[in-house]
This record gives sequence, C-alpha cells and structure tokens, in this order.
Amino acid sequence: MPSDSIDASVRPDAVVAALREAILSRGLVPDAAVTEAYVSSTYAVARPTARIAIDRLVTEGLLVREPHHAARVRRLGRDDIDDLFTSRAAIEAAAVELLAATSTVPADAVEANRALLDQPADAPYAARDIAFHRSLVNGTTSTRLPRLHDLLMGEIELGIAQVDAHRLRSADEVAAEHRSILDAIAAGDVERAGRLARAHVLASRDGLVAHYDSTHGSPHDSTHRK
Amino acid sequence: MPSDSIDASVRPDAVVAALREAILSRGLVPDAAVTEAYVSSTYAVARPTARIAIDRLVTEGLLVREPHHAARVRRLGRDDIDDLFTSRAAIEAAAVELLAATSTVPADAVEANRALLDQPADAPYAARDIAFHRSLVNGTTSTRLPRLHDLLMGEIELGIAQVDAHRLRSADEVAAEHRSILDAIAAGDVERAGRLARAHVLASRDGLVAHYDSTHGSPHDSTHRK
DNA sequence: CAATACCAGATTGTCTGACAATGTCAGGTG
DNA sequence: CACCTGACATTGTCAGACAATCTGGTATTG
Repeated sequence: MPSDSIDASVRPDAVVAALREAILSRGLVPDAAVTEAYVSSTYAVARPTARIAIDRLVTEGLLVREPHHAARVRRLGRDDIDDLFTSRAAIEAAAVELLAATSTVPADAVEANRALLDQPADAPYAARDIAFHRSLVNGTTSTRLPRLHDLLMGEIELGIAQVDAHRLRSADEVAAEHRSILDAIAAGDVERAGRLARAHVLASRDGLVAHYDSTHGSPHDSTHRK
Repeated sequence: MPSDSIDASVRPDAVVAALREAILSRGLVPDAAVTEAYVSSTYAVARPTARIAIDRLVTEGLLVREPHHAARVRRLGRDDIDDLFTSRAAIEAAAVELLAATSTVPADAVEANRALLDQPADAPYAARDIAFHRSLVNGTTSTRLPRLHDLLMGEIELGIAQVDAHRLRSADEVAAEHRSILDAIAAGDVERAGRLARAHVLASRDGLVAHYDSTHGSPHDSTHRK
C-alpha cells in the first residue's frame, strides 16, 4: 500500500511514476504479475487508466506482456545487461563527442560529480552516478539522444536493482573517471572524450556482467541467445 | 513500432498503423490537427481506443500534443533533421561495429542492396535504402539497437516525406557506399566499418539539410509556438 | 473607442459499467 | 491415466457520461 500519494495533475503519469518506483525499489519483484485490476485498486484509478499506465511501462521495457496475459515485471538476464550497456555506451559516447566539439561542460554534470564525492564512502552511489550521466546527455543540444538514453536508463536501473550490486567499484574511482571525461570535453578533444566515455560505460558493463556470472553461477554464454 | 506489436489483430495497433501510413503518405499534412473524434470516426473505433493510438504516435514522435489540445502532425525543422541523422549515425555505427566484430554480414542487407541497384535509375529509392539500413541494425544480436533505431527511423521517414527530396544522390552511388560498408564488415575491420557507416549517414544528413536550406530559404525553423 | 470580463463551443481527461474473447486449470469421465 | 469440458480469471474493447480546460468572440465597462 504505497498509499494514494497521487494528487498529481495527470493521472496516468502519476500511476506510471508510482508503478515505476515500486518496480525499481523491488516492491514488485521480477516475474510478479501486474494485473490491470491490481493497479486499478492499488492506485485508485479506473481500469482503463491502469491499462494505459501498464502500456507505457511495457513500451519502456520495465514490464512485459503477452496477449491475454497479465503483465509481468521484466526479468533481465545476462545478455540483457550486456546489450543495455553496450547500447548505452554508443549513445553516451556520441553525446560526449557533441559536447567536446564545442567544449561545452554542463554545469549540473560537474555538480553531480561533486555530489558523488561528498557522499560517505560506503553509501550506495548508483543514483548519483546515473544523475551525472543523465546530465551529460541532457547537456547536449540534441533532443533525441536524451530520449534514447532515457529509454535505456529505465531498463538499466531495473537491471542494477535486480543484479544486487552495490559498489562494485569505489565512488572515488568512478568520480575520477568522470573527471577525466569532463576534462577531455573542456579541452575540446572529441576523440579522447568519446573514447573515455565509451570505456567508462563498458567497464561498468563488464563489472556488472562478471558480478552476474559469479552470483548466478552459469559461466558460459557470451553472444549466444537463450 | 514493429518492435513488439506483432499481433496486428489488436485494434489500437491497426489504427496506429493506418494513422502512421496516413501521416507518412502526407494524407495528413504537418500541423494538421488530429483530434480523438476524428480518429474515432475515421477508423470506426471508440474514442478511448483512438486516444491510445494517438498516444502511441506521440511517443513515436510523429504527433505532438499539448495538454487539452488536439494532437498535431509534427513538423520537422532543419534542426530536427540534423539531430535525427546525427543520432542515427551513432546507432548505425555501433551496430555495424558489432557486425564487423564477428564478420557477420546479414543476408537480407545484401539482398536489400541488390534490390536498390535493380531499380530503374529514376525511381525513388528511399524505401529500399531504409530497408538496407534496417536490416543492418536488425542483423546484430542486440535487441535494443533496433528498438532505438526504429524510433529514429519513424521520425526520419516523416522528415524525408516533408523535405520533399527525391534522389539527392544517385542510387548507384548510395549502393556503392553500402557495398563498401558490407565489405568492411566481412573483412572484420571494426574501425573501418564504423567509420564508413557513420560517414554514409552523415552524408545523407548534410545532403538533406542543404536541400532544406535551399528550399526553405530562411535559416529559422523548428516548432513554432506563439 | 479600447480594454477587460465573460460566456459558449470544442476538446481533452477520466470514470463507470458492461460484454465478448481468450487462456488457465481443476474435475469429472471413459 | 489420458482426455475432455466447463467454470474462472483476465484482457480487449466499447458506449456513454461528466468535469476540466483552452479558444475565440461578444458584451460590458471605463
């Protein structure tokens, strides 16, 4: 009972936000059925409205649905994590290259990275890390790159929640890499900025995938599909 | 769009397809109002169903909507074209690099490129060109890259329809570049394949933008609000 | 005569309630 | 024990209704 903290203006949006929160906080575990009736009664909206909210989360990739079946919370596998971060690396590299081309360092990216260091060393920093990356992409003049990035980040947040990986690397280490990316942008070094950004994201990918393998046992797969 | 909704028997999906067709074929011109009532009566569905269809096209970017206003067919400006192709270049380069890493040449990409050459020289080749690019991205093992690519291509098709640009370059020329990309993939040359793919898409961008400038004269554009 | 207040129409945003289609699963039957 | 059947759960869609909100024009007012 997340209570009815929904007096937002647009109803379906509020429901989407509440549902997303529930999913990402693992209030709804992977494979859990999310029926229209459940959403309808939990958030005190009509079933059509609940249906719309579920629809949106399906297109966001947080829920999956087959015809005439209840939607379920998506379970991300090793290959999904791999794919998500590989795609994300491409987007972020492109964004960072755009920034470097005009030596534009987004102010809130700097701010976000500072916040990352101000945290106590043992605090989970995933949210602040993500904030940094988002502000990088949002700092470009592009409107499509943030759109694509958001799409990926929604699923990635789900993946991070499912692969219960806190602090695979230290916040200091991560922040230092962020710093070097910002430096390359400021220097207008397009090639280096892009390379660093790509490497940074791919390192996260490899860390997560390795962690996934070590916790889920199965050691072989790679580019094979299920 | 064709990303997940494979069941065409679903009403809203059918309406979405029909509406998209109408928009891309310019049956609905830019800035034309698309009210729920219009969709409802035109396609003989209830208003809620029409609303859902409009919703989807808004998230696809073909329609724009402000609260309490009718949705309108999106008008793409110079900056939009630029942004779309720049983002697309990043996606396609990433896809082609994935293919080259395993020297995987998608069979239907070869086929699509052959079809491009078999066309009479003066025929519009936009559809076949797009088919080639789609099959490249779909040929990867990634599931997210095609999703992102589709999102961009939907808007890009709209842009190509709006900027009435037939054959800025000859089909032969385009097919030759495709050929060299396929060669690089077959050779497993990741760097070269990515570079060629990026250049190929950016060349299209520059051609379209130049054409836009020459036909629309004024260097201003984008969504005009009052 | 100009500026403002206000009213009517259009359109969206959401609800209630209903019904058919489809998929699931437990029980009964041979 | 395999198989059929029918109740149940859930989705997919519809119809109609009503309040909220925006637009544009008209009437009121200074």
